[in-house]
Amino acid sequence: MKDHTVECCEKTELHEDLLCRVREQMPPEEDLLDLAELFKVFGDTTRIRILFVLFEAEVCVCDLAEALRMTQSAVSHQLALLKRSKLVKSRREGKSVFYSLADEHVRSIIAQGMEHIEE
Amino acid sequence: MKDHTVECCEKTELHEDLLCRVREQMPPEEDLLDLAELFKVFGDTTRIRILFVLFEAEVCVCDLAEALRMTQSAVSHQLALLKRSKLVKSRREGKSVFYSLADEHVRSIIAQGMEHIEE
DNA sequence: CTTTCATTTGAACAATTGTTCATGTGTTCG
DNA sequence: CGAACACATGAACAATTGTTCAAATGAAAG
Repeated sequence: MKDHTVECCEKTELHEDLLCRVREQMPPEEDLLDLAELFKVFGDTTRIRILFVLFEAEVCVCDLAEALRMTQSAVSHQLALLKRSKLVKSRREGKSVFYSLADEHVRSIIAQGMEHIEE
Repeated sequence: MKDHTVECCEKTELHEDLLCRVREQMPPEEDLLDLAELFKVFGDTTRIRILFVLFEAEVCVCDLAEALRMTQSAVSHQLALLKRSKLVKSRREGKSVFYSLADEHVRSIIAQGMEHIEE
């Protein structure tokens, strides 16, 4: 980071006002990091495809791997990530582990994204 | 990709059903890529901070750089990315270029994300 | 036209990320 | 117990990404 202290645009009064409002409204650094972290999770087609499968049903890792034609390992890694972000939850049933959506935010966030790209 | 053709879980009937529904509901590859691309844009604190400033007002690059204490170059690169994703729009006024939100999807997507992390 | 200011752009670099491969854990069944 | 199955995990690798630096536009003023 450098030269970010330049005065510019010659409107010092409006600056003060804006900078105040920004500092008030800007969430704390920790929230910004969490927020970015959350959206990063949605920023990968593999994980989005996993979520679309989970929109339909609760499924085990092995079914997910088959449905998406990927290795179980790759799917498992992504599921672990999705779980850390609390987007999915898991439940063991014998040898299998079943995954499902953790809450409805997932659906609405994806839906909003879909609306945006369909323009 | 390998060994993704394994039969598993011994419930072949449910498989058929699930696989059918998944294939029906799953958006085309191109949409999945666009969707991931969109969320990647939200997956970075710099860009989220830029958007939070734009929630407050229409601002020029130089003001953004000052508000966020970053170089104009870094901010400009990110603004270009935000513009390519149609999340912000720009308007030239003399020497300055003013940026603002392109539509209200931005606000609601960020809002949904905020709701999710505050749990 | 030249200078200056505001912004953009390209190349380069370090840092992050997704997949693969190999191995480890946990569960069931014989 | 030991074998087989479903899944998780760690290390390694290629690919992608964000910032910086340097140089290039674009617009206004002298």
